[in-house]
Parts: sequence; structure tokens; C-alpha cells
Amino acid sequence: MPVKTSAQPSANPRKKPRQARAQATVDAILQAAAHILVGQGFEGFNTNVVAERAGASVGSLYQYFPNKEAIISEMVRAKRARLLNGLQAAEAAHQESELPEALAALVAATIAHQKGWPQLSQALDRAAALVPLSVEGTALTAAILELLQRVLRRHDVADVEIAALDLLSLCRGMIDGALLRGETDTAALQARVMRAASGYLGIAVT
Amino acid sequence: MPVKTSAQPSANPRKKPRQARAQATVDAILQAAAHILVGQGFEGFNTNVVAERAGASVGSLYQYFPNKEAIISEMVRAKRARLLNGLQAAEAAHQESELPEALAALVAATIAHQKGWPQLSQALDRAAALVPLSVEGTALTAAILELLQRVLRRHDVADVEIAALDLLSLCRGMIDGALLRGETDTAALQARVMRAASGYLGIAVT
DNA sequence: TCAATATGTGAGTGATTACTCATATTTTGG
DNA sequence: CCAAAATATGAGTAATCACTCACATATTGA
Repeated sequence: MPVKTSAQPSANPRKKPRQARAQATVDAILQAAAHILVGQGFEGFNTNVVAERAGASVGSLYQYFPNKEAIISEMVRAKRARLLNGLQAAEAAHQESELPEALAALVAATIAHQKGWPQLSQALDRAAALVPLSVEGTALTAAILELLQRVLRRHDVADVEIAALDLLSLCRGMIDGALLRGETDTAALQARVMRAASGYLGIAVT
Repeated sequence: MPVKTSAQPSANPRKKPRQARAQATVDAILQAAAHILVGQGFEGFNTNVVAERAGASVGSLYQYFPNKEAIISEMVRAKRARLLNGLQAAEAAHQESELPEALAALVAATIAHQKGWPQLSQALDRAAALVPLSVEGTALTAAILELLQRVLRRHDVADVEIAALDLLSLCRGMIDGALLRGETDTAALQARVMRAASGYLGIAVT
């Protein structure tokens, strides 16, 4: 009857997967976590069921994630990284373009990013507010904002800090809402978002 | 985390407060619930602590709310009702106005509504996604959308269903974001939202 | 071949918490 | 003044769940 200490959320640094087998386990856990989050919501998201769905044991899960929140945190981090990637590609492709074209490319990248699995996108956005984000996750968010500010500044937009935040909120709201209610015509969605964004910036729509 | 209990979360219809004393208890519970939700988030929101903060006992709480979710549900219902009220007043005051003026009034009403306690607004919006809303709450949401559609239709906007949803998403995103990061200049916020909304509708800003 | 290391296991532990119920107190109507 | 109705109480109950640990199995590298 080993009297053990109460289960405390240890901040222990966990192992990094070094063998392919371990990486597969981590991937399976993240996959399972995504399904649970979408299917049962944050409420039904618990480590036991995530491990079970992943075909692993809770013990394995805790080898790679120090606590429940870290799983969500990693999913958010990965998603932000993908978005930043898309936006960077759009930025690079429009170094010489005018603002409307550059903006259109950024909006298109954002729509494409959310389009794949909008329910997961939404669930992660919500969950991100409930768990402490990793420093890397926070840094990615900042990087996304900075990219936007950079593009706006290059085209002499005023108040770039506020404008970047507003445009991000505006796009996220519209895109999230539209994709969640099942819209599939992304071209039409893109056009509507561009009307709002262009109006905000006081430029003509292309 | 919250889960069901052995004794099934009875869907029993609970008592309505008939004496002033009872109404005061209910009010105190809702007040306390708001503070807890803002302070500890949905995670830390549990019936024991809500009752304690309200200066009542858990037993009393369960006299008036069939379960934990019902508390949130009622808060959401009340908030939606207040928003609808504000929008109806704006609509009534602009039966004869042109679209830009009517729209401005609706935006102003929305900003005023969120402005009082933006953290609570946000917390409730998030929480609304986690609990089953009452039929009345759902009906209020529908009524808000219908009001918007009615105004747009009166001014011959095309695709009113989509437009109403887009405008709501757009406004909510921008207003929520701005107020949460501490913006206090509501006139400036109003102007920015109007630029986006006007751009969306293809009308000139007033 | 064979240690050393990496990975996997899952029953068990303590903490939390939604909700009940037997009982006590207050208010009301006549 | 008094019963009936309304309201309040809070210890207790069973369920859930994050997390650990002692141990088993697989892989690696020399």
C-alpha cells in the first residue's frame, strides 16, 4: 500500500520522442485529441479518453506531455505555425504588389487555412483561451501580427497596430462564421471579406 | 472537471421565487456567477463556489436552477434580451432614416451593450457555446438576426440572410477585440466598425 | 550477444465537484 | 395565533479525472 503523494501537475520536462515509434505515439495522441475536442468539446476532453482513442496508455501520454493543457497548447502552436507559414508565402509572393493584391493574398491564405477542418479551427480558438499557451505559441501570434503590420506599413496605412488587430478580428469573425455554417464557396466568401477589409482601409476593391 | 452525477441531473422544473427574499437569493446567485465566470473562467465555475460567493447554500441554488448549466443559460438569456432591447430601440428611432444612419444606430447600440462589462460579455459568449441554451435564449438570437435582416431588407440590400450574419460576425469580432484590449474611445471604435460595415455593404460612410 | 536506453502499460490515488435530502427557519393567509 | 407553504441549510454521496509509479517490453549500439 504505497502511500503516494497526491497527483500534482508536475512541470517536469518530458521526453522528446527519439524513435519513430515514439513519434507515432505522439502523432496519434494529437490526432485523437483533435477528434475528441471537436466531438466532445473541451468539457469531454480528458486524458484518459484521449489516450484510449489514440490506442496508447495514459502513461505514454504523460511521457510526452507534462499535463492536459500541454496537448491543447501544442495543437494551437502547430496551427499558428501553419497559418504563419501561409501568410509568409503570401507576403513573399507580393513584395511588389499593390495593397489590394497583397491583402487579397493574405485573406486567401487565411481562408485556405481555416477551410480544412473549420470545427477544429474553432474548437482550438476557443480552447486557446482556456489554457496557458507556450511561449512559442505566443511568439507565433506576435509574429502573425507583425507580418500584417509590416504589409500595411509598406503601403502607408495609418495606425498599423490598431488596423492589424481590427483586420484580424474582422477576418476571423467572418471566415469562422461562414465556414462553420457550411459555406463552401470560398471565392464568394473571399469577395465579401475583401469588401469589408477594403472598406475598413478606405481602398477600392479589385 | 464537471461531469454528471449519480443522481441524474434532474430536469425537474424548479421553483420560481415567490417572495422578495427568494428573488434576492436568485439575484445574488446570478451576480456571484458573473463574478466567478469573469474571475476564474468557466473552468473554475462550480456550484459550490458560486453559492458561497452569493452568500447562499448549494441547496438554495438548486431550488431555483436545475443544474449548473442553467445558471449560465439564464445569464446568456438576460444578456441577449438586453441586446435585443437596445437594437429594437435603435430600429424604432430610425424607421425613416437612410441605411447609413440606421446602421450607425445599430452599431452604437451594440457597442454600448458590450461596453459595460466587456470581460463578462466575452466570458458569456464563450460559455454560451459550452452549455445548452434555453429555447428562449435561442429565440432571442433568432430575433436579433431577424431584426438585422428586416433593416437591411428595408433598404434593398441583397442577400440579407448572409449579410446579416456577416455583419454580426464582423461587428462582434471587432468590438469584442477592441473593448477587451482596453479601448475606451468608443467614438473611434464606432467609426472603424462603420468603415468596415459600409465597405461590406458598398455604401458611403456618413 | 547483451547491457543500456527508450518506450509502453494501466491499476491505483487523492482531489474535485454536481447534486440530494433530511431537517431547520421564515413568511403568509386566515 | 397557528398551520401550511415557502425558503434556507450544508454534510454527505457517488462519480469523474489528472496524474504517478512500479514494472514490462522493445530497440539500439558496441
